[in-house]
Amino acid sequence: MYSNELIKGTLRTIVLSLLAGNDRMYGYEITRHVKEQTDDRIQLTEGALYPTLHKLEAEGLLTTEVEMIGKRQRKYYRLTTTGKAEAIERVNEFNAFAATMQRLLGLVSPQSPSPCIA
Amino acid sequence: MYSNELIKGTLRTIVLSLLAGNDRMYGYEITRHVKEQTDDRIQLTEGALYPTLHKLEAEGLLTTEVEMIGKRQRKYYRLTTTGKAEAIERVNEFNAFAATMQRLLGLVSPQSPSPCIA
DNA sequence: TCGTTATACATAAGAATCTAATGTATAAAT
DNA sequence: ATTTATACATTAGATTCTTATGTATAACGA
Repeated sequence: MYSNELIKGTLRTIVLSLLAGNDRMYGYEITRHVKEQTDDRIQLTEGALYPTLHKLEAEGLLTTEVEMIGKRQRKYYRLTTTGKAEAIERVNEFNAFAATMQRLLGLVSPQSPSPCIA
Repeated sequence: MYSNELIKGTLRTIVLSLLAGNDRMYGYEITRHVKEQTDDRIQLTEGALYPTLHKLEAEGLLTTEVEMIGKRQRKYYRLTTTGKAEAIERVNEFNAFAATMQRLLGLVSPQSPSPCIA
């Protein structure tokens, strides 16, 4: 598990990115997905996730569809057109940021052009 | 300039890393250094930097040496033994975190072992 | 069947951290 | 003479996260 400090500020990027790759997802699913994909190294808490989802919806980046699974409700989130553009921007920004940080921290030589795009 | 949100939580890592590579530095110097090395993409504000330096000192990771340059004081910071170990930890943690994020965001294939070490 | 774990939403108090503004002061440059 | 650069510092307010709590259904194992 990474220090919470480091993960701070990446939540929106993570959510937007996952929704860019999955058409629609619900909150609990997002937490499971991140936990699995990162081998438990990043674990989103509900207290952080739900307010973020609500905010992204309020900003017009997400829309919701509530469905009933038996007697339990499930709230799906989907990217709007604006949201899709924002997702691309955010992911690219993180990639550039990581490269800048790696240069600053001396993890890559200044010559390496774009070390993190496989 | 990257979104402030993204930079949040990396300040300690940046400070510790710079001091690991520079023996001693003063606050203003750190802001200039980061600005230059990142081509203005990361700009530390004094309101964030100084409290962080004070906190790192209080935690025993840094020691200070005040010197007078003419009539103006300059406060140098230096890593303690504990600070040096912490610096290494933090830098490694950021590197691992960036790799995890890049996998999660779909920026690298899961096969790529350590894509960011040149 | 009874307790625990998993699923699934949500909020809210308090902590931590950052922004933006302000304050003080010397030195250099135009 | 005025602006910009150097150099420290603090503070009010905003943002974001943690931790805890709350509600409820479903599944699973003992």
